[in-house]
Amino acid sequence: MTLRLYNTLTRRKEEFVPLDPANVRMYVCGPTVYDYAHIGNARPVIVFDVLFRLLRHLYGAEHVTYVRNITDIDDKINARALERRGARNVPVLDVLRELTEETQAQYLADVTTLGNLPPTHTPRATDHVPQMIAMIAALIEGGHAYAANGHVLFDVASKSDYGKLSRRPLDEMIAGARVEVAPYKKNPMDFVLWKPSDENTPGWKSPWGRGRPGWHIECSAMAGDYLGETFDIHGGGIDLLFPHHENEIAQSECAHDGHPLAKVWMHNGFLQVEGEKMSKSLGNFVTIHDLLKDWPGDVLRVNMLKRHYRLPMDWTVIGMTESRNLLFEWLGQLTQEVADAVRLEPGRYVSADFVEALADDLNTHSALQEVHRLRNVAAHKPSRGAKLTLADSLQLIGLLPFNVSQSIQDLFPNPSADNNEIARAIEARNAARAAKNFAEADRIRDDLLAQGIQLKDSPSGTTWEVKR
RNA sequence: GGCCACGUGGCGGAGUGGUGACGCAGCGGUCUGCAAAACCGUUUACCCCGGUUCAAUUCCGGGCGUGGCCUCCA
Repeated sequence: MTLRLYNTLTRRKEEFVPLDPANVRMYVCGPTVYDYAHIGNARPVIVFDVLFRLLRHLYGAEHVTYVRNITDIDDKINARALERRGARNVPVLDVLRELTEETQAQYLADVTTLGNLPPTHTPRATDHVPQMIAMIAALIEGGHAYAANGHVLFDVASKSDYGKLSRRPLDEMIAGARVEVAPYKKNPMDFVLWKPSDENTPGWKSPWGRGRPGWHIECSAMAGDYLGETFDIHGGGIDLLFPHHENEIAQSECAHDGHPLAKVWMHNGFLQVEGEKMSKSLGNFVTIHDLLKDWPGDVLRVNMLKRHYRLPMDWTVIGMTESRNLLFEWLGQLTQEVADAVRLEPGRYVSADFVEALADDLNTHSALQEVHRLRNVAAHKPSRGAKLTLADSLQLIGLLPFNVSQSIQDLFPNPSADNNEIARAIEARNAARAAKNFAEADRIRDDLLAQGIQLKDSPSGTTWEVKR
């Protein structure tokens, strides 16, 4: 089994060879915590969680380190905190703390409901300011950064291969820039490493005065802290390609004697909602939190994995409905006994074709097709082995429920009638059928259907399920 | 304006220089008092215009469309 991953750095699918098979290391850019996470935020979380699980499967669970940070220093946070305080007479920094803690807790709850494993480390920017300051100092020392006007800026001209990830020629970017360039910059593309803070803005003591880090440095500092100078995989949304990831590379490599930051750079595609760009002004801004009121988390997960991670994806209600029906088909073949058996020995029964599909640049679409094939095998030639294979494959992508029947029930709205009531109605209907009183029998059936109960007759008796 | 990605049937989506993957939905059939479920079968496609070729959805060029990035949006 060889794992192949598309590397944005080379624009090619490459065979993945870990730097150290005993410790495969991955960093993914996490959220900036100022508001509920939306479904666009959910995509990289789910995609890289599947990669995390695959790496654990291939190299052993204890041989993979996954870091996903929390960015809790940011000007959007500052702005939101001021807004949130309003006219209240409380320190804005207290409000800000409250905001980031709340948002972070909500985020972690949301992504857990989506079936994602906790990363090995979830570092917060506020806990790593000394590391950032040290890195900035090293950059100045090495001639890659300069202090100007209370700010510290990265000197883009000091790195000859700046732009190698996004493959943007510097001069063209400058020509097309839409934003006014701060006068103290040596070069228009120079970016902020450190900037001064006033009393209403979080700030830390530094050699350059009380201030706060710029946007990109927190990822460089935390990645270096937990994963070392060079690690295996760096992931995030395609929108972060430039400038965020480009600048991470510039900072880290210059601070680390030119050692590369990550071997493989992976980027997930953008997400649209019902064919339109998701935006607050269009009113189609879908948060994970809201979505989970209407759909179980694993339906959203299936929906996300149906699409290859690099392609743009359109999120639609119809797509969600399809995903729910698929999941219903798959889970319907499982028993609790099988699910429990698989959980005891993860990876033992998984389908080789399924793993093969995932190993081909995380082709989850193709992997789910294999799941569907396994479902058909389990349905047509039921055997414990077939069920085990299906269950273990689902487990590998985080779709194996702890409580099978509960998860199946949760896929559809709960019926208003209780089980005894339904059993009595079925009895009455069958009595009517026996008496050839079909009008009465059909009335009872329609009545139940109106409550969301769909009857199914078979030679061995009448069963029911929640209407799909 | 610059750079980049994507464009396949009702929907989701593989894939290939020449026999129309597959899934969902639909349709037909078996079964059923009638339905549902189950099972069997099945219709519809490759954005447009050129070029290369015996042959292009597949290669090349040019359009068009959608989306992304271009200093803090995953």
